[in-house]
Amino acid sequence: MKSQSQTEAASPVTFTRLRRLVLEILVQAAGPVKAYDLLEKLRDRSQRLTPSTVYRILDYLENHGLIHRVDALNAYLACTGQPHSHHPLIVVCSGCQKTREINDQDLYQSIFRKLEALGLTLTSGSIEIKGVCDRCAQEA
Amino acid sequence: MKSQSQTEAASPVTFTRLRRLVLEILVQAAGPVKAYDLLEKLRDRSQRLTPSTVYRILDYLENHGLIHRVDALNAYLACTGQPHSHHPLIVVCSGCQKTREINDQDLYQSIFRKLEALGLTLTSGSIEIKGVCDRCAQEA
DNA sequence: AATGAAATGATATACTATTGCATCGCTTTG
DNA sequence: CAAAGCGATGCAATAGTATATCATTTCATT
Repeated sequence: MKSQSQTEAASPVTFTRLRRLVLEILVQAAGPVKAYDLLEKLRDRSQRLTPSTVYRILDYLENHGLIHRVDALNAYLACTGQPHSHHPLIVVCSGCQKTREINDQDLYQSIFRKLEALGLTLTSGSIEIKGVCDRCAQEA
Repeated sequence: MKSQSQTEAASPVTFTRLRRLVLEILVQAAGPVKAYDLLEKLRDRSQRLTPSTVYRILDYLENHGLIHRVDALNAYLACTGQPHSHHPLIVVCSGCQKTREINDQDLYQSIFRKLEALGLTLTSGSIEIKGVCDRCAQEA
């Protein structure tokens, strides 16, 4: 597996007041947060914020391996692992939308190898699993 | 955006002119198509179409296991496997956006079991893998 | 033909994200 | 210090994605 860094020579992270703030909010949320919710929260502390600023910051943090975008929810999630050192599985319940980041390199490897066997070599990236959890399945 | 559960006792598929048309377009495209692109194509043949109709049809087809939504692209993809009989892996290249549906029940099972071992039991659902393919990796 | 349910039409609106350009603030360098 | 350069942010507009609501049509069944 030739995976490791997705942004060559991982540029150093430059924090600013806003970036730090965004990351803090995401870490404290301990779950996915939507961009416009973030925007509202930020406005409590920092007026004059617009969507583009928020999205720029989210992109930056994602590119530097500090957060993930959860496509299934259009939301953003602080990483639990080390920056750039992981290939996470993000598991999302379609019912309650609870989300969990799984850092299991064995599992990642086994997926990676199977895909290689099928003629697909993915370098870097994340894996998102959408499903219905036990609890939500029972309620249905 | 609330994708429905696939747990409802698979109701029989009722085709209409439009549903058939949408499915045909997706099958012929042999790749992910965006809702509004679909809308345009449909308007060639069927005036008076609005987004809501298109989305309703897409939801219907997805709930009946005939298509998948590709979250990473906000796009829709005709299934290659049997309706409801598969748990696909959808592999998307972030570079060229080429998409491939992998139907490998062994692989699905191994992921499923690993997740169970971690205390997560997912019932139904799909798995989406985002990455960069060989070709795009080289160009970078 | 009457009826009831499902599908579609139509309009409006909500939600998500990007573009382009101006400005601010910091570092580098003359 | 001043000027230049550059990354970050402000700001306005707009693009792109999706849903809500209510009206109307379609169609199988009677």
